[in-house]
Amino acid sequence: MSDAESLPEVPLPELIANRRASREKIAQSGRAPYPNRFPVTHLVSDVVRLFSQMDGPALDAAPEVERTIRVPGRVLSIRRMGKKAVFADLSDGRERLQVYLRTDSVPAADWELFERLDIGDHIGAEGTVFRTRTGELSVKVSGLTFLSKSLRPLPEKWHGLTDVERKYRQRYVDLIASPETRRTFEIRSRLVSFIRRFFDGRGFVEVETPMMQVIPGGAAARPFVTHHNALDLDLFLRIAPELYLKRLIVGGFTKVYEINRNFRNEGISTQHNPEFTMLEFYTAYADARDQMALTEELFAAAAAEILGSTDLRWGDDTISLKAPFRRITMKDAVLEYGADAPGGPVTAEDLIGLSALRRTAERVGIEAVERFGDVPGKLLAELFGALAERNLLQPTFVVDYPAEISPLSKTKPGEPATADRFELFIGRMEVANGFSELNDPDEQAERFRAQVAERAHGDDEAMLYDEDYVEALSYGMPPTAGEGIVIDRLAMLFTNSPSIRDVILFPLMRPKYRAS
RNA sequence: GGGCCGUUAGCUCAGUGGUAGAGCAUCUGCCUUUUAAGCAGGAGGUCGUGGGAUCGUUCCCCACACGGCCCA
Repeated sequence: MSDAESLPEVPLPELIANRRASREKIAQSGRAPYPNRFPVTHLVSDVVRLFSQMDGPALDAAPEVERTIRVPGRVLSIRRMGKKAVFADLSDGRERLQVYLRTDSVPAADWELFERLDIGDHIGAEGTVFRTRTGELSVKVSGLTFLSKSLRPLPEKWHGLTDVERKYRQRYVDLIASPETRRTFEIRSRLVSFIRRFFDGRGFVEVETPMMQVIPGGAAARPFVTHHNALDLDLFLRIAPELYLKRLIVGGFTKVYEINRNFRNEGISTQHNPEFTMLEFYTAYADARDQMALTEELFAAAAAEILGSTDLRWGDDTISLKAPFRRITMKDAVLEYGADAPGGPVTAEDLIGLSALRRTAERVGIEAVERFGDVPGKLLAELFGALAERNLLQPTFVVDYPAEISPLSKTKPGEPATADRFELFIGRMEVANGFSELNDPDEQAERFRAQVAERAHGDDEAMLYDEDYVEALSYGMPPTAGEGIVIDRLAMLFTNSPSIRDVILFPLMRPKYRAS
């Protein structure tokens, strides 16, 4: 927004002018309006935690030194009781703490300062912890330090910020006004931190692989393009780290994981943000079943530690993360949930062969069936998406994916059409995808060639041939299983958030005013 | 990309084809343990933007912008 004409008029001039005037008066009184330092003994949450169990008499009886504190915070409300006493609520974003000033308990200069405070200002209070006659934990202030001015008014105290667009665009305002938002992101943070501890404790090594790739691989998705000037080289933001992580298995690591951003140039929805956070982990000498077991263990342990229960509230439903999770083949899922499909139940015969699959897809209402070409596996997966996916509320491993749509997965022994692959669905969302990794370089080359052919037939999500990856495999990769888990969707489940944007601090939005 | 819905005071929201409303915030008074503090008074609006129809539009019609939900 470099062009002033593209900027909106500065709004709310009067409210801002009042606050600028207040800041001016504070400065004139000899205080720094933006001081450098306020030695802190407790944050608001610390005070609440330390003293919540003590009633008024217990507090009064406690040694003065133990209940004398210096606590900073943002002023969220002010209640003036005449000219001689005032209450205010301080916030640290998580908790609130009431402070109480009397004209005879603070120096005159501090009293004058308090008279000029606006809601949203930061202050530091020194005083003693006590309880009011209504029992509210409070600080009787003996000294006051001004810490920073809020020149703009905060959202209304009771309803907070409800404008969804503004919550996303100005997350800082949302966080000031909504402790629930703060809690959501603290849970997300604890989840990521738990995952790291979980894998670290099991001998996994956390690694970082390229975010900018010459050949975007590891998933079926359209990439973002960027350009390296010095090399005059187009690069792609990664759609997955998969092929690099497996190169590390070739290189001798036996357990690796990476938690980082993927970028997919696709639409935006309640389940999709163009950049999202993926956990991928690879275990040598393991297969898909081992990864499923590890996933069950991870999810149940994370929920137990972070939420105190393996039961999650999910809208009007409850999801149980207690192991074992249900397992069902993709075909059986289509049959089970296609029982009341339009035009009658889907039968096993309806899923055998290209023409039967096409007829079935058409009759259940899938449009433009020809876009799946002559690939039966794509049709089966589409039927699964149309009929089954929305029903998978409780954790369910869907297994036996078509090999045709799993070009990086090993097939099951004796079943060349079936990948030894699973996806995990929870809350009607795809949360994880894993498989026994294809480690035969010749077969991988063959699969890549099939992908390239599909791309030539118009599938712009088909994978590209990655020569170096095939060469890596040709050095010999041990039997390995890998899996990706979408951290954002897991965070949605853990925080009962209906939209992925509720668990991404700054989700992508169309700019309101474009730079010109 | 399609369908439906939304955009009114700083915030949360009502509302009407005939000069725009509330609560909170703000401003001025009163009040020394209140807590969605209370009481009294005041100020604050390009009703998203641009066209059109109308004697007249915030309201009806069209387009656009941004957002939400659903579908693709």
